[in-house]
Amino acid sequence: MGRLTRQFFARDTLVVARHLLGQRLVRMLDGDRLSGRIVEVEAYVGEDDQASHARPGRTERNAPMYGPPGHAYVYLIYGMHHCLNTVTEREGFPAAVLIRALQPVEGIERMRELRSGRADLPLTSGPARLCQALAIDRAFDGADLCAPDALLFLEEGVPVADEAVAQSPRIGVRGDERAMTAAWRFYLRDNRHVSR
DNA sequence: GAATCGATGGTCT
DNA sequence: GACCATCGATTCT
Repeated sequence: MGRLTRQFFARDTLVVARHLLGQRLVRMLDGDRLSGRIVEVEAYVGEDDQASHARPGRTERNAPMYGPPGHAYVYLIYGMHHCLNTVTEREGFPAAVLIRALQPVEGIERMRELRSGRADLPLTSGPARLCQALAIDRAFDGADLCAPDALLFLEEGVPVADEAVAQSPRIGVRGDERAMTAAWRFYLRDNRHVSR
């Protein structure tokens, strides 16, 4: 199974978001593979996107969004949760795709342990949940997802048909009318691992 | 089920 | 000092 290349990410962000569905996110942890199939993502595109962290321009936190494609942008939200993005398009233009949900595939027991051992909580249905399940924190902020020795990377999955893809406005976006209505969330229709 | 709320800390004005 | 690209528990209908 091949890995997604930098060229995959160096495209229009909405195209990358759509085609991330069905791909495999892999985390190497202590020699074990923890992985899941991507079932839900959101696109954040440019400084004109009022919902993007890049809206105020370049800062220390959002710097990876301005960097080369194929790198990670990981941030802390609400003082306790991490969220993972893949940087897209060209260096200098701030854009990224937020990974919102996975369907667990490999290392499920280890994910459960990382999720505090509870059997009744969703493993990877939510941007912060999947980061906890895959032990992703700000140590991965700016990491190259295309490096040969990367501990976090993406692999080609089974292609997803257009009929299986649904779109909606992004979750948790408020305030700006255009940002609230843009259908930049992509998810697999009828997949039970999609968040909410 | 749906609505509401507290936790908790980095980032930016 | 306000604001979060959230989650899990609690409190309703």
